[in-house]
Amino acid sequence: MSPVGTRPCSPLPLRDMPATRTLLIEAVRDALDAAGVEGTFEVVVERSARPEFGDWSTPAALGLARVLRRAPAAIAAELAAHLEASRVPRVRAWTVTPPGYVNAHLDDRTWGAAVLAAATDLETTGSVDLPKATAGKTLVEHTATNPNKAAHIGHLRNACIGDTVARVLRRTGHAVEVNNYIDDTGVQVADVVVGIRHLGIEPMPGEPFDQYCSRVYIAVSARYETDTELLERRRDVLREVEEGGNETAVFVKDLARRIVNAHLATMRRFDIAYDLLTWESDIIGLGFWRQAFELLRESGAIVLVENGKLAGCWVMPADTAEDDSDDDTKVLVKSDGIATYTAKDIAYQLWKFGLLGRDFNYVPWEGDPTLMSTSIPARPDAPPAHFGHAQRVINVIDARQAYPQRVVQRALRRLHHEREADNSIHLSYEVVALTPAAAAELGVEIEEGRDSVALSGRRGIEVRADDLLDRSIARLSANARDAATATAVAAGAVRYYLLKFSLNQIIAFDFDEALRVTGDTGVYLQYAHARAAGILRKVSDAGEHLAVPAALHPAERELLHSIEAYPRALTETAQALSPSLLTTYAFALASAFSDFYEHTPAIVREDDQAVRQFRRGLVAATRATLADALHTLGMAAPDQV
RNA sequence: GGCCCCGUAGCUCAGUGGAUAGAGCAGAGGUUUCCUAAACCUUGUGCGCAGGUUCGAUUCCUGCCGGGGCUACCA
Repeated sequence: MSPVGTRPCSPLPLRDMPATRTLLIEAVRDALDAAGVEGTFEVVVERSARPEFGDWSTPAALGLARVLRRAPAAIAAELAAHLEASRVPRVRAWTVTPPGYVNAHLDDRTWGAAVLAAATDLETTGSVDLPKATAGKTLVEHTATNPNKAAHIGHLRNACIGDTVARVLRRTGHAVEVNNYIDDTGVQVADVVVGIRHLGIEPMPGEPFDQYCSRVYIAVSARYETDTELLERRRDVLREVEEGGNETAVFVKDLARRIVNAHLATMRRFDIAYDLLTWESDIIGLGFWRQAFELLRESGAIVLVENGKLAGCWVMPADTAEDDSDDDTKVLVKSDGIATYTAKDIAYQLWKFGLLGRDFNYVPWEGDPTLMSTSIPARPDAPPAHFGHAQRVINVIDARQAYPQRVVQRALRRLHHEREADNSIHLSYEVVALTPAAAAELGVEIEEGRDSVALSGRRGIEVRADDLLDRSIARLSANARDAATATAVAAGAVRYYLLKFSLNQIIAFDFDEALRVTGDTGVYLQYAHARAAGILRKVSDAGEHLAVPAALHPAERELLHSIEAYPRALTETAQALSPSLLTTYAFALASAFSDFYEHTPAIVREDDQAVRQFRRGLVAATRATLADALHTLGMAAPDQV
């Protein structure tokens, strides 16, 4: 470390402190204007490919060469000269490298000070410099696990994605409402009812209710193969549930209620929560579907099929002139008069946008003051509700349901709700599958020629969410300072594992990978945070102005770059609705911090007060930024592990 | 058949219209009188194939090959 200037840097108000990249884009655009470049031209400014080129580079001259009919290097030189003359803040020098890149070299004192000031602002006020969020509420539906079995890691992937998307949107200034849809009138719940009533399977002593139902579900599914009489019983159950007001309906509702509580408990372990539970039976019971049906029928969006294999069904035909097949005809009301899942989903989607002209009644959920539930009976003492009426709806549902989701969107269009159809987002993600190793560990046969096996609650091919977390806790307990820390870190580790994959990538689940505690894992991020917090405990804040030394260690510069990139990472994650962008960012930040930690001298031993203060400030900025990223990912940011 | 997704290093995966495509794991070797070694360092001949668009393609387009999913009066 070289000695440090003590020139104080005056803190800038946040709104006058754009990201360096934004500043450079504007500067380059000005330079292009000055050079007489006409027309709209997207200015690209990105981190330089190699440190010796500079900090930021633009290939603008490359694209302009053809338009201007001049050599790229000559254009670049002209741009660089103009930029040099215009004295762009935070930039020390501009250079040109072949074949025509213009590179900005930052002035560490002004640039570094700006980055630290922004991060300090994040720490003290929690504010981040972000573009203004779109107006109106975003409704996120996620989890929606069928209430007939214990949640497995496929359901958990859904919940982690949905919860993180909701967090990211809130963090970027959006109003968000989270719904968890309970499909309590569907086939899967009926399966368990049939099993309990007709198979005589009893709970084992101490067996959790959701696991008991899983067992019944597997058993009854297997029995259907040989016992068609049971399928009749299932039809009976479904009919009685649809009609309501009978013993079966009460039985089902109670079963679903108990499973939902098990799911909520599981998800709570991962810090996943909801604003509202929406019950499919309430959509039926309160006439939502009847209302939606009338709207669809009157508009001609659905028709009654007179003959053929779909005779007696109400269907939504394919888009006109799309093709001549009936592949795209979706049955909404079966010939027995029962609405399909998709039909109820259409009614629900209309409600989400406030287009149905009806509302649920609401009650607090089983004594949880933070969670509400839809209800058929109104409660006079219920607090005023403000659910639905969203501007944008995000349904977190796996990729296999793309088709019914398209039907829901199409229904909105057929009802001339074009804007709402455009704002209906199926946030599709791929499923979780088991690697051969994981399958072997579970004693599951893997099909010849396959390199993975799909999860299936029905066949008992699954890793329960609770079990995975328990195993992760067990793995971490040996090195954690206490049980609470192990639990918090384990939940974060599992979340990170399920979030770090791109949404359209099938997760090839592997126990070793999911439970690993080194490398690109949630544990690594949390450990980095604890390290930063540890340094801050040992190096007190002298309360002096932060001044950036004239010469920084490369690891310090990289760390500053990583810290500065946070608002953009958040914004892009929110824009793309893709949590893996944020995990990738967080890992890069933690890596940059580890590099700094390992390759610069210990701060506790630093005698130069100014250097000491700066480096402490750098650690404080890192900690605040990493903590914010971790919390946005739904992970704990422990000060000690 | 139609529609959607995937194919990048031994394995699991990032990545992007720009300069020499990255990380983790696995394997080998190394680092601890120093703020937590759950860390760090060294070690890598890889974008399925073929065309096209472009100053520039792993990225965009088309075709093909391989894998998966959807195309139910299930969800």
